[in-house]
Amino acid sequence: MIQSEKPTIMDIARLTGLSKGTVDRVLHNRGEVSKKSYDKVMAVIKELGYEPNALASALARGVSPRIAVLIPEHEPGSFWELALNGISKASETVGPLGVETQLFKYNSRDASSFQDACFRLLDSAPSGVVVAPMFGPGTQMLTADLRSRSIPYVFFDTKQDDDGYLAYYGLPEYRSGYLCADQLTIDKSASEVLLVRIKRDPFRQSDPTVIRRAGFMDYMSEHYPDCVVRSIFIDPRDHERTDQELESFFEAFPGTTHIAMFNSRIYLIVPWLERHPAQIKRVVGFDNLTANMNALARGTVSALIAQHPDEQVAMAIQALFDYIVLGKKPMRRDNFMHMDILTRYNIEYY
Amino acid sequence: MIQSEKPTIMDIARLTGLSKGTVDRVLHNRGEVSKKSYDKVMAVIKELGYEPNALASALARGVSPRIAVLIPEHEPGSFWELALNGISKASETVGPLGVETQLFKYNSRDASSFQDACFRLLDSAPSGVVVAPMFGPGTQMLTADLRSRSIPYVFFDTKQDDDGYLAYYGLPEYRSGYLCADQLTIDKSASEVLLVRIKRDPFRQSDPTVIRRAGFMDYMSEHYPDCVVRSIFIDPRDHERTDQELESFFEAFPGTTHIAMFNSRIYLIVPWLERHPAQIKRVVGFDNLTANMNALARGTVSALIAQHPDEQVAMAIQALFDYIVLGKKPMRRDNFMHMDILTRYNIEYY
DNA sequence: AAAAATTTCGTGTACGGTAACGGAATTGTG
DNA sequence: CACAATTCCGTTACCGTACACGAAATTTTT
Repeated sequence: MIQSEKPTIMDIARLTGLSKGTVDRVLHNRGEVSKKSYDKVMAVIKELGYEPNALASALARGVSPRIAVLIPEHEPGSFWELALNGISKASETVGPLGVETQLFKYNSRDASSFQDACFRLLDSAPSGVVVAPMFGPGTQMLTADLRSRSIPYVFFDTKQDDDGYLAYYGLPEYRSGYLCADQLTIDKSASEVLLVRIKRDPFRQSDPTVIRRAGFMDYMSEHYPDCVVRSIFIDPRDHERTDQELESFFEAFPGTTHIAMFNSRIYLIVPWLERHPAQIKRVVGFDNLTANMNALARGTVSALIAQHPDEQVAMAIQALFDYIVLGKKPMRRDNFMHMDILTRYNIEYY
Repeated sequence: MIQSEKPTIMDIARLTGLSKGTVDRVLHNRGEVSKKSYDKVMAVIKELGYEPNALASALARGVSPRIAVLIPEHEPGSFWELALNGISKASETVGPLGVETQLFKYNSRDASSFQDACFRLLDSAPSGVVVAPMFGPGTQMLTADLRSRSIPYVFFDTKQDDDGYLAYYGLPEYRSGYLCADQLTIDKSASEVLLVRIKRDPFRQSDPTVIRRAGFMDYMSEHYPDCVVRSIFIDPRDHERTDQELESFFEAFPGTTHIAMFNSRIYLIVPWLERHPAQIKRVVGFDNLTANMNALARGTVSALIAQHPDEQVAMAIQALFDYIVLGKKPMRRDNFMHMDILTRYNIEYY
């Protein structure tokens, strides 16, 4: 815990009879060193347990490495804004260590805007990239390019299967669906459940809710095989339509008592719910958006499964920092992060 | 987000026509500067929005500040071990920035050992102190001394009321008791509830569970005024006695269906519970100790309220770092941190 | 074996700030 | 007015590392 008299680069130089310049070349293996000297330096480094002084290093480096973050434009109060908080927090941490962060935004409903952002990002030649892969093919192009230039990249939120990413930080999607079902606290097997789903956005090409739904359905068939689960589909931008859908659904199935939603938009059905109290027992959704939290506080929503996009993205940035600056690979490649259950009684301090 | 061309001390020197030595004296108001020069420098500093480079500063200062942490000795797997993790994590963060952390341990059942640790701590003349005040009077002596030497200190876990602490990081105790009651998910007002409490340790002089219990009782009387709540007291080191207590309690009150405990020791009653299944519906405790988590995974414990002592202590260290190195006071003095609900379905990734 | 090419290495300076030291400017005293 | 005492300020040497540049050592070529 206590760092006593740390050895410096000069100590190593003295002990090896070489100069600090040479030691520095070894440390950054940037060549121009004979094998003999190299080995000697490495030996002494290991013996002394030398660790470079990050302060001095960052100071001397001067021109700071830059971590680029690719993130959709978003309305205030959306899921991505939570991530944005994490980015600011992380860059406050790594900023004083001489690392910049730069945002590249794109329109999440426009594949060409994503392309465009990718090009801008690549042109800027960052030292590392954080990306939530929304557009499969587009992301693949991006990552292929990054690999060819050996720029490290980290996924968060959604993972994409390629073998080049440095790390992934996200939710265990299947478990989260399972947990969601558990939080409905269904009491008898005759219950009827409604899943509110988003009309598939034809542009979004990777969708974590699919796996969440799988976890949910498995829980149901394991615990309440006789439960009826039905779905409706809504358009996030057409509130009137949404209300109509709900209205006619509940006319058709008035026995429905539980509602779940696997994305962050549970707030979309809140207005309708608050005009029609009574029969609904439990409503469970995802993510601690402000709108969701408010509904939770009022009791309209019973529980939220909160992933922490801010933590996820912060971890992603941290991982890149460790890799770029300190040369350390993350311990695990796939990092499934914890999720929390929020109720009206524990949201106050979020 | 991007740090563009920050002004340096040399820029100020040039613009004022003075030397960086003088500017430095102004920055640390260490005198030997004429009023005229002082004002000129201050004006330019404000105009440029100059902020000293923390890196270079720490590097040049050389002697690293040291943060002392006062913490009880503990068995592996206890509450305090969680805190210890946070300390290592935090010191990994601030370590490369030239700040040391040093632990001072004491025996939590021995007030004089606490005293002793305090003296050792004071002798070491740290730059800042983190402490969880277990012994009221002892802590007051400590903090009085710290104040007189103007060494900043931060509380975590428990707060003590004096007006000198830099910050506090801990749980909203009252709310946590309230939440605990909610998590019992009592279904009918005729339920009978058992609180398992620790025989008051005569040495420990500040006890967060008192307030938790208050929150719990308030929830109960608000929601289920007819519920019967009874208590038993156990000795954490006498397992046989504990089992006997439980045994005779349940003989006397076989209708009891819910159990809660307000400290981290719910694992103490797990062995008995697992030998007597059946009537107990829900068991709720605090803190994610390994033993508790295991019981949670097996379903013996229904839910745990997890505070995050690691995060709390990490924040505490961070706050001291910000204050000592960067000269920034924490935004809030009292920081009530979030608590999470853990169930068997979301503990996997903790 | 001398010259050229290449590899290997040491030196010097910069990064932004700290603080000791001593010289110049100002003020005070006889 | 000369001299001492203060006050003020510039110079300089660091802190530990990065990197450019050129010199030295080694290898290759002729």
